This record gives sequence, structure tokens and C-alpha cells, in this order.
Amino acid sequence: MDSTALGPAFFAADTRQVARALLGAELVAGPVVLRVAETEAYRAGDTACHAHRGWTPRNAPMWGPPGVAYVYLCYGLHVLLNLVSEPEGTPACVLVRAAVPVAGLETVRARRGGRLDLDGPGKVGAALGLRVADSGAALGGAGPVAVRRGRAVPDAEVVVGPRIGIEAADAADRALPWNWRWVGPEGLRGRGKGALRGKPLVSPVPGR
DNA sequence: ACAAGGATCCTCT
DNA sequence: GAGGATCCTTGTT
Repeated sequence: MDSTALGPAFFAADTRQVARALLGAELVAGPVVLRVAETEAYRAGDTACHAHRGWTPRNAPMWGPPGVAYVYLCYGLHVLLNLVSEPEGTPACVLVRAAVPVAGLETVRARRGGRLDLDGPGKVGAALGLRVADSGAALGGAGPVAVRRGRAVPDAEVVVGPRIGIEAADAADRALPWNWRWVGPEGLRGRGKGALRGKPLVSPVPGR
């Protein structure tokens, strides 16, 4: 048992809070451990969310209990990991958009063509060795992925901005600042598609 | 049974 | 910066 494991109680909260709090957390899949460096929130009533057209077999996990993986195939070739949030019955999830590998580097390289950069959701899914069949699995030691509390990321190292790749959504939803990036020295350090978007979550405190 | 369209990534230029 | 890869899911005949 791992006392730092994040379970249903953590994920049952507001998706935006969960997305922010996941920065610095660790995704564990066998020998591979990744530190979460970028997240996005997808919520009920949000036209960018797969749930907005109603329940389907694919997006069903979002309606289920929190603390479950919602995994789907994007563009026919990329496996994307989402973590189901909010209480059961409220469809919502957090997309893990980027991460930094901290263990199992050889496995990551083997799955990523020799690379260790994980600045993109398809790269994260590949590094973890996820498959679409993993969708709906509970997060934890028994499932394909476990999540545990890593290190706390201070607001000064977080940049918020609009979500990536949701051109089909309504303008208002496209503008929502529901993308969180960890830009500190141990985070993304400016890499990734959202590198030039967004603004600091908290501006530096003026000098005394 | 069919067609369209993706919450992307990689390889060029 | 542009384009191709690649195939499942979904809504429609």
C-alpha cells in the first residue's frame, strides 16, 4: 500500500482543481514513472469535451466513478490518457498532456524510438505503454496506471492558458483557461505546443 | 454497410 | 510550417 496514492476522493473534486493539483504528481506503470507536467480540464457542458454529444461506449468511463482511466485512440494512432474526475454521474476528466520521465527510462526510450521527450499527450500514452483496452480501469496498483502524490508545484511555476487542439469547440470554450503547465526547472521548461501561450498563474510578488 | 472526422506526431522543407 | 500517417468511433443510409 502506498499512502501517497491518489484515489477516488482526490479525483471527485472540481476538474479544474484536480487538473491543477495533478501537476507534479507521478504516473506509475510498471517500471515507468512519469511526473505530470501539463494537464487540461474537460467538463460537462463543455463543447470541447467528448461527453458533450452524450454517452457513447467510448466515453462511458467519464460518467462513472472518479479515479478511473479514460483512454482513447486519437487520429487513429495515438493513445491518450485521461483521468476521470467529479462525482459519478458528472462526465468530466483531466487530460495528461505532458510529463517528465523519472524512472524506467530504458522502457520509455524503447517505446518512444529512443526519445525521452514527453511534451504531448500521445507521447505520454506511448511512454506508459497504454492501450485502448485500458479505458475504464481503476487507477491503482491493480490497474494499468497508478497515480501518486509527487511534489508540490508552486503557483509561481505554473502557467495557465487555453487548451490545445480543440478548434471544433465553441469560441467561448476554446477561450477557457483550462490548460495548466508546469514551467519550473523540473517541469516543461518551455517545451510543448503551449509553450508560448498562457500567463503565470500568480504574478511574481513585487519587490519589498 | 459507409463515410467523415478527430483533445497528434514525425519528417521533411 | 506543412503534410501524411493511420484507424477507431460515430452517425447516417
